[in-house]
Order: sequence, then structure tokens, then C-alpha cells
Amino acid sequence: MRRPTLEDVAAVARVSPKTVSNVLRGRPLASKATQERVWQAVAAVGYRVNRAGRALAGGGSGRIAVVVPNLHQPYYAENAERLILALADRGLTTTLRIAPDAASEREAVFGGTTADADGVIVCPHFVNAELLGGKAPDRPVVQFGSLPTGLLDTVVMGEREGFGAVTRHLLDTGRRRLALVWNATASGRPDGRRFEGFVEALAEHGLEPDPALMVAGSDWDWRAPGFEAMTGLLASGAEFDGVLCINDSVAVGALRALRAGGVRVPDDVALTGFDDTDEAEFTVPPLTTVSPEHEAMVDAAVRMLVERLGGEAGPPRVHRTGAHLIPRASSGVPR
Amino acid sequence: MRRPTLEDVAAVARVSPKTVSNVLRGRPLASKATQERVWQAVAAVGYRVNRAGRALAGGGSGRIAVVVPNLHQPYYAENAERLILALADRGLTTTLRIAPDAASEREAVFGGTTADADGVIVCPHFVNAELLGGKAPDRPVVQFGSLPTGLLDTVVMGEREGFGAVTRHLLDTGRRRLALVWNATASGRPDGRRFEGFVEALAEHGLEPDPALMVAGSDWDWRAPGFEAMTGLLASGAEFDGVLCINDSVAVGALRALRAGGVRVPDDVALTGFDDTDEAEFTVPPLTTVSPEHEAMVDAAVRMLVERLGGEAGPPRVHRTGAHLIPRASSGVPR
DNA sequence: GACAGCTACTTCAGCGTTGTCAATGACGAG
DNA sequence: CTCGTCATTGACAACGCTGAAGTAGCTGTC
Repeated sequence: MRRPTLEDVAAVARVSPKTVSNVLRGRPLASKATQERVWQAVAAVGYRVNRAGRALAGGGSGRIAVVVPNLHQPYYAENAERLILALADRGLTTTLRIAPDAASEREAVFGGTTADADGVIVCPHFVNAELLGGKAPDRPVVQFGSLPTGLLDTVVMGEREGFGAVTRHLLDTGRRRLALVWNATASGRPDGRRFEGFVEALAEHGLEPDPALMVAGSDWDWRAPGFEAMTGLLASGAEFDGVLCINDSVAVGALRALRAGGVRVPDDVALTGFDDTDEAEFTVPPLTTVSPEHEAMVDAAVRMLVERLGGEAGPPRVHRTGAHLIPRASSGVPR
Repeated sequence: MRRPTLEDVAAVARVSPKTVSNVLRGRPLASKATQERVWQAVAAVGYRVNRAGRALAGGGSGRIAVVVPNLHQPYYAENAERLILALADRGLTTTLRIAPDAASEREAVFGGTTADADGVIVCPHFVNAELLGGKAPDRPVVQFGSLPTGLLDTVVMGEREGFGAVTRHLLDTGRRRLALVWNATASGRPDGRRFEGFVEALAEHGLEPDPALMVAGSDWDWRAPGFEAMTGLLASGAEFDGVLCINDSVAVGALRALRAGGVRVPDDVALTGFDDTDEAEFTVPPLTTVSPEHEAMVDAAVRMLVERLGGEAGPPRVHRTGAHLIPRASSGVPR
């Protein structure tokens, strides 16, 4: 019951193994008639390419490494799922690499443990120009989200416009004292494109961010830090009628803290997240959030990767996608 | 800048490539001194094994396929994460295959699209003896959870005892009219080991399941079906003071339905889940659940797989793990 | 002192595929 | 009718690694 090889197909199609190989790779070298015969033979013997052989001979492994910091945060799990399925549609298998720290993320991008992949899509938690050491990897790597480094093809989400939109949404519904629950940043203050969107939207209403209302959890953007940060904010005695969280998971943590503190959402305080993860739809109350247009992001990432795999040269590209508000009950009109 | 091969290492260590290979594979054929020299040479040239070459030559690819129905359900995402990390600890890379339907799950187990993996760990949604066609695959496959088929090494969680424990917990805290929110089953009625645990625990208190209190969502065990099912139960006008859900995701959906219906948790109704996923800790109120002892399950699965990869023969084994109650506020004592 | 039985290696062929380049045949031009 | 050209296809040698089957050199044995 040996697995059929190119040679078996060749015997049936009455051509050389090399011709079978050419047909399979879609090379326009064989005549129509030969191609036809080869495909029939492939079906007849039930041939499937041996990736190891192909990889050894230099034809590529057909394998893509998807790199995420973890899978327990829905944001990463859901993106990994979308990417894996989209890659599978193109006939590419996925090696999923969990890189929980900067060193392993860097290593995964450059290829130590993912050396057998033809390309990489990294959902970065750490990547930046410094981490990359200013060097571009020697195979196609697409960065999925976060800030472009100028070194990698990058898909960026509509962070500024999205966060601006949700900020305006709160302002438009009468909220004025807006708190921010962020992840830990190097500077100790909220930063990044989302923060810019926030500041811009406030400015349109003649407002400025209030440092007393900006809090961050410990080192990771996740539910527990959101809970901690909000608990701290409540304890500070600060007054606010709206809370914008850097993402949905943080918002879920913050929501629990608000409820534990006896604060009603949305009656006393409006709450919002970002990312449009599945969990946001099933919180109580359902969470207003921002959709980064996942489909468009995944499409762009896979398309760019495939183009590079196909030999496309040129400087790193940046694909920008939009973002739109998903209003739900957590930001309902206050009484 | 060619990637170093066995031959490069061999040249430095002044031995044959084959000896280097033997040392790398841990074969006790070389002398201590030679082994030492080889390892130094490996470090010196920065050698990393070429998996394609090894796989072609028959030495195995060092790659394991982890098969899950999806990654958007936290149960699967969290298990995938644990499995991938545990496999990585053993030097095994993971191909993550998302198999959303029975056909692709079967195909992934038998090896069509995962042919290049040395072994498989499948978190099944469909696998059963019939689906497998009564045949065992020709490479190590470990089934992670669900019912043993007698064809695969299987890790089973403490479903019956776990569900029994949570049932007793509700009974012990005075709940008597217990509803069940299940996933869709072939029979249209709750079944399986968890259900057995439920029935047993009820019997200890001289009670029987009430068909009017058993509901199921549509075709998938997930938040929305939990919501639907609970909405239906509320609409039926049935009275109950406790709800046991087949898993945490269903419970999250049910929780939202309860809240939407103005039912207070836990004051009016106690609510419980199963699986101890991360989301259960951050619902409002936090969800009482059952921990299937993830660590033990993952350890057992990886250990069995590695043993099989190491050539261990013998009939399919079943490793049973325990389960313990994690009481939280959602099942707090009623007023 | 010839030889079996070790230990410590090496040699060799081949895994399935592909790139390179050569070979074949058909066909039109001269 | 011969020759060059183009369109097809084939032969061959890798790619990096490992299993099987060697070959030395040494020890101990009768």
C-alpha cells in the first residue's frame, strides 16, 4: 500500500516523472493533450504530492508559519482561525507557532523553529524595527496588525479611525467624562494610533484627555488587567460616564469590575471595546465595539504573502483597512 | 550563506555524516568523546536539522498535526494552545488543522491533508467508531476527549464525575428544579457521560430529570445556541431554580438569555458550565464550572503520542483523568 | 596464533521531487 | 531534400538525511 509517487503517475500517463511534475506545478510546457492525460493519471492512482520531497528539491514546502503570542486571547485565536482557513483555501498548510515573548517572536519570524515554512504571517505583540534588528528576513513575512516597521509587508487595521468612531459615538450620545483603559505601555501613558483617534475625536468637541481617567493594567492586554485597572479607577474616586477600552478582552475585565463596584452599564457608565471578537456579543450587556474588518485584513495578508511567494519583488508594502463601529447595548443612551 | 548540513558538521567533528546523524538522534552508538565533539561542532556551525531531508529519508518529520473543529470556541483554542506548547517542549512542531465537519475531521485523522505529520492529536467533534470506518490509522493518533472508540489511544476527561459533582453542588445548596441546556444530539435528548453523571446525582436525592426542563440549541455547542435554548425555556413558562449547561460557552449564552428575561443569577436561578475556560471567570457573575484537569489531559495525550512515536505497540489505551468543581458566584446560595 | 565477538565507526543507496540541459520530432524555409 | 527552429519531452544529478550493511581495530579465548 505504498503511497503513489510521481513515477507511478508517469507510468500510467506514459510520460516522464518530470513532465508530471511540470503539469502539477502548472508550467505551460506540456501540450494540452498531455496535461489532460496527466491529470487523469493523477486521479486514477490517487496521487498526492510528497511535501518533503518537494521541499528537499527546492520546490517549497507549501507550509506557512502563523505566529501568535497565544491562543487563549480570543483576538489571536479568531485571527489564527481566519488565517488558517484562508491559507488552506490556497492549498497552504499551516504551522502554528505560539511565541509568547519577544525573543521567540523574533526567532519565529527569522526562521529558527519555523525554518521549514515557505513564509510567515505574524500577529505581533512585540515586533518593531528594533526587535527585527533592522534586517528583513530572507523569506516572505507578512505582519498582521500593529505598526508598520518599513521592513515587512504589513496589514494595518483602521485603528485611528476606529477608535475615533467609537469615541465620537460616546460623545454624540452625551457622554463627556471619558475614561481610557489601556494596556501597559513603555511610556506608562496610553499611546499608539488608537489613542490618537481618541484625542482627535475629543478635540472635535473641544475636549482633552484627562490624565486622571487614564489607567492601564499590568503587563498584558487581557481580561484580568482590565479588571484590575478598572478596580483601581473606581477606587480612585474619579468620576466618569464613559469608558473606552483598548480592546474587547480588557473591556470584559473592566465590565466585571464595574459590576462588582455596583456601577450600572450603560445607565451610569457607557463601556466600549475594540476588535469585534465573538465574546463581545455575549457579555451582559452586549459590548459596543469596533470591527477592524477582519475579512479584508485576512484577504490582504494572504494575498500579499502569496504574491511574494510567487516571486514578486519590491519594497515592503502597507495595506490599510478600515474599521467601523458596532454599537450595542453597553453604550446605550444613559437615563 | 548556505544553511549548514550534516556534512558540514561532520567535517568539523572529523567523523562521517552518519555518525553525526546518530549522535543527533540520541543513538548510543558513538563513544562519549565523539558525541562531545559532534555536539561542539553542531554548535560551532550553527546546524539545525533539515526536516524535509529527514522526513524523506524516513526519519520522521518531527511534526504533529493537532486537529480541532475550530478556534473560535475557547475550549478548542485553549486546548490547542496547551497541546502546541506541550509538544514544543518535546521538540515537536505543530501543524494546526481546522476540521469543521465530519468529512474533514476524518480526512485529517487518516492523513490526506496531514500526511506529512508523524502523528495526530485530534480534539474531536465527530469521531466515533463508525466515522473511522472501524479502521485504525497507520500512524499514531491520540484522541483528546470524547468517547473512546476502541480504535485510538484516548484521553477521557472526568465527565461523569464532574457533571455529577456540579449537580450535587446545586442540590446541596438547595436547588431542586434543575434545567439542562445541552448541545444538539442525535437522539434529540441529552445523552453522554455528563448526562449520566447528572442522572446519578439526582437519583441520590430521590429525583429524576424532568423532560420539560431539558433543552438544546441548534446544531453546535456554542454561545448563540445556548442563548436560543434558554430563551426557549423561559418562553415555555417552565419553572426552575438551577440550570446546568453542557459547557461554559453554552452557559455564557444562557446567562445572557436569563438576564435578558429579567431572571437574576444566582438569586433566582443558579447557573453552571463545564470546561473551566478562561471566559467563565469573567462573566458577571463569574461562572461556576468544572475543571477537567487540563494539565493532566495534555500530559497524558502527549506522553501516549510520544510513546507510540517511539515504537510502542499494543492495543489502544484509555487514560482517564479526573475533574473537580470550581464554585463561583453564579451558583451562590439563593436568597 | 587463529578466530570469534565486540565496539566504533563508515559506506552506500535511495527516499520523492525539481532544475538544468539535452534529445527528439515536426515543420517550414531555402 | 536538407537544415535550422520551435515545441515537447526526457535523462540526470542533486537536495539532506537515514537504514542497512559493511569495515576496521581491539579483546579475549582455546
